[in-house]
Amino acid sequence: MPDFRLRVFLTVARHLSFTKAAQELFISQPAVTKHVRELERAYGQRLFERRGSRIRLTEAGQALLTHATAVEQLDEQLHQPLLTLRDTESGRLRLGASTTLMQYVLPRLLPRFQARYSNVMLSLRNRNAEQIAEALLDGQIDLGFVDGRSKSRDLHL
Amino acid sequence: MPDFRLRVFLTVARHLSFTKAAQELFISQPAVTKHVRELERAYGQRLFERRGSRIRLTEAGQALLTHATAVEQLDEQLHQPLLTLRDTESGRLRLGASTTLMQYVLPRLLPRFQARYSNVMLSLRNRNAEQIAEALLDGQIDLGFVDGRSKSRDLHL
DNA sequence: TAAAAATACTCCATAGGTATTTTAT
DNA sequence: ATAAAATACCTATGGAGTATTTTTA
Repeated sequence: MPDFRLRVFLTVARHLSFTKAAQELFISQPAVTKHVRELERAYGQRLFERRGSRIRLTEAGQALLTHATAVEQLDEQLHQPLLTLRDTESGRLRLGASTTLMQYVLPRLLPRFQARYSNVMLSLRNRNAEQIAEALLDGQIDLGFVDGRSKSRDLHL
Repeated sequence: MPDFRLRVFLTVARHLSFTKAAQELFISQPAVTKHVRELERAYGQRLFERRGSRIRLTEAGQALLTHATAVEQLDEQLHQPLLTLRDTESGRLRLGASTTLMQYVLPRLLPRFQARYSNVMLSLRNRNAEQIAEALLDGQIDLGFVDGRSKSRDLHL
């Protein structure tokens, strides 16, 4: 069951109108009808009493309204933290660098990086180029800086 | 978003295995993969770390797990009363009757009705025929008893 | 007669399946 | 070498649209 179907139901229940709901949701009126019908089929009972132009919630419809509202709120509470998690620039970044780069290049880069991404936790290890390559392949570090091209056959440009 | 997708996620999270989840849900393993991938696409982040045969929940995955469980429970709480409503002969039935019928007919019917449908809550109002017709049209009562034919043009046989 | 919901149809997106390849232990 | 996940490809269902008909106030 698409959770969008519950949103359709909620919208209809609020407006007590299939047409208004369709407009608010930017879908066609027949699409709304079908969503509601599918819900009614699934639950084996009518959700709205159609009395010509006026429609009313049935008892089952009111029960669904109550709970659908709760689900909707919970869904928002669900999406919020996940989107936040995605959009915040935080986490951990493990670096490796050969001595030369460690001494002459990184000191100029890292402070600026930290200033920009203050929620990223940095760790840095200093090894020779070969060890950096291995650590990278092992997943012990996330990013490695070496001078010259790596001799490891498992690392490519 | 189909709510089944959350169930797929939950099942995978519990078994930490796409294959086991597929078996439990009676769908194919590629179908599981696609559901999870679609969730990951929607949230813009990985939910599982695939490390060959072993998989682990990512931070986002754990967040989703918490809330998906809550949604699942709420969903059950939602379906339960609706299905009960469908399958039990219970509810409320609001009657209206003119005085004659109220006095001479209903007393013979209602006890038998109550005996048969003991979970239906009955209410009865006694008005003249015209007021009964109005209350019916207003939705204030569910069923009206009058003698003679109603004069209201909005009520037909 | 006017306004709203239901129906009929068409089209396309996607959920699901099977077969196969890739990956990591 | 084995077991699990990913990929490729195909099919069929159903979600959405437009056009039209039915209904009732």
